Amino acid sequence: MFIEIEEKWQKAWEIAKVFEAEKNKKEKFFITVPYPYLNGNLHAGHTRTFTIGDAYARYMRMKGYNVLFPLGFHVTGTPIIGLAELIAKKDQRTIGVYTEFHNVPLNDLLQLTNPQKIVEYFAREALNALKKIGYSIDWRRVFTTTDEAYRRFIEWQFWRLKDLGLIEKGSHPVRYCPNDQNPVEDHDLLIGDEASIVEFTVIKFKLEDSDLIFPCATLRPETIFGVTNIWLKPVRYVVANVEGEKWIISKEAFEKLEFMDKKAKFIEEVESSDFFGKKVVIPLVDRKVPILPAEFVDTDNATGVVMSVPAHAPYDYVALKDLGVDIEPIVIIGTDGKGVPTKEVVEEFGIEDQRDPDLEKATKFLYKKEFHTGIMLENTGKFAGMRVLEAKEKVEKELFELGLADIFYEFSEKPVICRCGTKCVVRLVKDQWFLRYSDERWKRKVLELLEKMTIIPDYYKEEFKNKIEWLKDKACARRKGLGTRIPWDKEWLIESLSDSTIYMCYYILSKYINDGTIKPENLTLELLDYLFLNRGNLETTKNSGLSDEVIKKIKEEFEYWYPVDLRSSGKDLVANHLLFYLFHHVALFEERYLPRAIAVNGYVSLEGQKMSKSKGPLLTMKKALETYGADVTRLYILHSAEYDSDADWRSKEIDGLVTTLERFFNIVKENYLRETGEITLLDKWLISKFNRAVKEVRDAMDKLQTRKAVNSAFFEIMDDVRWYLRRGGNNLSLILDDWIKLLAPFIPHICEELWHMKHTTFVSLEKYPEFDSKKLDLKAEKAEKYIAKLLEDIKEVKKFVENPKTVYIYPAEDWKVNALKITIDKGLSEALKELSKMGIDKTEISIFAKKFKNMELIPNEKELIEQNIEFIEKETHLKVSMESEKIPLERKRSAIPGKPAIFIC
RNA sequence: GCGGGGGUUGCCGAGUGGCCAAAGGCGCUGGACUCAAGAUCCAGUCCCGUAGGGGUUCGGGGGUUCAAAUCCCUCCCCCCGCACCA
Repeated sequence: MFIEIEEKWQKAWEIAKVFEAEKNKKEKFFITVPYPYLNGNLHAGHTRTFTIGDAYARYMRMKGYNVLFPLGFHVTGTPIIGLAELIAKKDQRTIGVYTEFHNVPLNDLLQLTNPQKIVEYFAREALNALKKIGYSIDWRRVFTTTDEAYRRFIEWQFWRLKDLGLIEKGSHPVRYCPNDQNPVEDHDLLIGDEASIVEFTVIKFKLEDSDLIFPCATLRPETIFGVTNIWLKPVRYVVANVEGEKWIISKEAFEKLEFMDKKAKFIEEVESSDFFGKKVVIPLVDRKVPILPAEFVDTDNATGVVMSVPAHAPYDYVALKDLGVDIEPIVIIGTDGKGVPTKEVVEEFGIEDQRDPDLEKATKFLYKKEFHTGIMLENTGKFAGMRVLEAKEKVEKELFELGLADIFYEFSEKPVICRCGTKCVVRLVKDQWFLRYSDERWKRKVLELLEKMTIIPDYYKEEFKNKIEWLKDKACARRKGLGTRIPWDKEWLIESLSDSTIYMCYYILSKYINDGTIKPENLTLELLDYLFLNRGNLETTKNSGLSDEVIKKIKEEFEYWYPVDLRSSGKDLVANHLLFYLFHHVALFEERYLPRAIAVNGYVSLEGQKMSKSKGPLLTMKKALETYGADVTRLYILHSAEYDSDADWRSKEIDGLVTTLERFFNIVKENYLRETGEITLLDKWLISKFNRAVKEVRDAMDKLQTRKAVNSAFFEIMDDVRWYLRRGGNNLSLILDDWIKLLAPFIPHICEELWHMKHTTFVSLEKYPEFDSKKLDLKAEKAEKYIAKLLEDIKEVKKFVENPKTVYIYPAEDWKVNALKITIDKGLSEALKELSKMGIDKTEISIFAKKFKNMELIPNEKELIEQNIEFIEKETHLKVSMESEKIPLERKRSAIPGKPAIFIC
């Protein structure tokens, strides 16, 4: 394998500082990939995104650009803290996953009991892996998001966003564990990670002649017009003072209210049966309806008080039937059906009673149908004629305005159980800081930017557009985790997706921070304003304590490198990070600093299985490198799938690549230093084909299609080379300089090694091969194609001959060739006329007329065959003869230009 | 449900009106080489065929066209996102 070669060149690159990018006269290209989050080792997913980025960086460098390709590490947020806790607790599952899949030795792992150690460990591991795979990263700029200087940078950013009015306070619901006193994420859950938070509308029904309120929870407020009664479960309920109102709710609901930012005071417990038969008033409608008992009511769902709409809610319809009460359903929504919708549905689903599990299905079915196609009927007052999906919102809005409604959050699925075993609740987090992504002006600016940007693949532009429009305000503050505190409200930490939006400009600073030129305290708001926003001047930045020269230099470098020319990322970041990246840039920077292009690549699965950091399976970059080495891994991941589709890592396939690469290595090594002799037609063919490949590779790489690029640059040229050698080609080295260069972005170490057999420069800094149409040689290509086809035909015919010895080859007679020329110049009829004038046999003329479309002019066909007799004999194990006497007439007749007659006996 | 993507020969996948039974990779079969294995090289890998040929294919159905994997209509199926999680 190539491990030694790889280490050798990595060292050489480092010593020669070939990837340390500095401002110069050349045109710049700034490419970034998202910095990895270090709650584990880098894996095949990172390998893919980063390798694509690196191949492109190397490609652009060889195309003559001054390329900056930096990387840092992301560690802010909660997962690292969570991980530290789990390791400290010696959580078996975690230990299993990290030793088995992240390849962390058990002894090392058990040391990682606090976030700091985790960050240090995985940063070291990541750096190792990233260097071993040979990325052309400028490592002088590396940083970690908990660095003091980075925090300064983030604080500055948040101040400026706040100045712009883009950060404000609000509240929002989260899944919450009352025991841990913390919001819970998917992986914190034992059961229920599918559950989402649903917003119930609570409609306040007043008890007749009383101030007692029955808060009915519903997802269909528009059906209020069809209410015939309300339901309580025949159990004990709670009467509570809820913000000045007297509510009757289930016990469970009462407990939940506390988390929903409602001041609820317990008054007493009551039997719901005390109210059965009494009447409540439907708000807005002002109709009186009875309170009735129902077993199907789930007291653990929302308020535990339910309004009954028997015409549109199958549960209600069935419950009324079960109860035997004589209440007529009130139909208020019209669809294509005629009668009472619930009646039809219940019959269709064959539902017996309210315990029938199919009731749920029937409910969903009807809900969907009515929501999407339903129209409000005349008995719904001013909402009559409206579509249901519109009426729903309007009714809700009106109820709220009149103070007749409230909101109750509930899980869509239950139960939701935390890993600690506690049942989770929905909690409304108050006074949370939000980024106002819903701001219309902000969105419009982002959309304008998007229009101007290049998005690869292009259909993602549409996807981005939709996501931008759909984006809502985002809570950007957390109680727990690593990160930077909100500078004006130190209780809160800045959420980790919000602190990684414009850090690409920080790479300009980090070089100076790492070499000690800048200390964290130098990064004053005024300095950053000046550097990045063109606000102020050298005078206003005096408080940084930096010299004018340093500031000028940094400023110049920012002006040079920004904006980011390409951000290449996995598709998992489309709906979050990449959006925020655009939003924050647009909000803060002047137009000329805005991102130019985004590329999105697909996932990587392992042997058909989804990878998972927290559960496995997982293939770490380190493991891949140990097993296959850098170049094999790189070539494999670049070739395994085209950028936008998902890749599946299969060890069987990559195993085969090792030998293919060795073959390449050996072929080049054996031929590279050989003197070239006289140029033959075959050599011209090779050069011509190679040139076509160059064009294909460049075209593909310009669109970041690495699979296509590798296919052309490696596999297809390899096939041509094999044919060339098989044909006795002797001047392979004619293309080897260029072939090595062509492959350098993909397999840089091997290419560097081979290159140095002949040169002393770095191939990584050489000029990428150019397509040269003058090197195309159609004549040579035609000739090779002709020979290949002839060989194929002979082999085909040979199959049908018993004990074959000799192949007679008979190229088309001159008259056919001439006739074809005339046909091409003057048309068929002219040619046929000529032929009869010449006295050619009528049968022959008619054969010609039928077949001329399949004919092709090959210069000197006969000569070409004669030159290749030896080759054909070797390949077919037949004697080749050009004598025509032995060939039967009907065989001879089949000879056409470009396809000689063959006779084997 | 909404939005985005997709269904091609054993598998992964290229292919967007004729040059397509359809690139490339992988797998499998046979042969050459070898003491042998591996590697390498060659051939085959939808069906039929004692002459380089013919037939049937590109999720299902229908249509446009001299001509469709490729265009139109319709149906079926699969994947991803829908958030506060990096």
